[in-house]
Amino acid sequence: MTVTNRNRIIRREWCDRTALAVAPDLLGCTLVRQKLTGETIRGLIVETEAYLPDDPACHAYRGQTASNAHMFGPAGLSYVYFIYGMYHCLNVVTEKTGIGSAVLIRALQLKAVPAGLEADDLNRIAAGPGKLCRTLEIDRRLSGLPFSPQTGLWLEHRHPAFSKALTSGIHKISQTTRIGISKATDQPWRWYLTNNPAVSKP
DNA sequence: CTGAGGATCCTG
DNA sequence: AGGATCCTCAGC
Repeated sequence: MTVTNRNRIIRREWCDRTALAVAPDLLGCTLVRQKLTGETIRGLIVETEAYLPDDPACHAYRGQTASNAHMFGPAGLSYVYFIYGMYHCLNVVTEKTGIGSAVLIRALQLKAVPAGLEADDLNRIAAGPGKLCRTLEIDRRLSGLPFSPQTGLWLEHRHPAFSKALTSGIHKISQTTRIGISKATDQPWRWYLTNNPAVSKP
């Protein structure tokens, strides 16, 4: 790995903030998955949602259990859960140990189709939290681990060119209510890159 | 012990 | 609008 890449890696302290701040800040950052084969898949984060401690839609809302325990871990851990008997979803744990909050990564934009996969539309193979975990081979074995090259799953900061495009208005961020929940449906805690074709739903 | 519900996705 | 598919937890 090059020096420039090492310096891009997001550290645990960066995640030690409210999920309401981390979620929009993760847009334009890169999620990287390195499999045991050495194959590396990188995806631009284009859609996120925040889940807070006092939030009825948050898995941590009713307190800590065996299945949601990783959400109460320190900032910068992964929290992966299994849903609808079929899909996994990936979160970035935020805030200090004991506080159950996280950011759900909802969609990635890939630059290439990973080896062994087929895709009619590159922009749709990671357009949704379940799809991105399937594409990157993320399951519960990766839950509770720090985002780090050592675990084969890490985050990298925005490239300067992306940040510049945001400040100059070439890229924009949209904010809406969250998807797929039945409680706290009026909270506008979903963010995505406006007009990005890899977002799960406009 | 039971069953409803779930931070999804695909098909019709 | 409905089904796949299964884990978790609240309620009895």
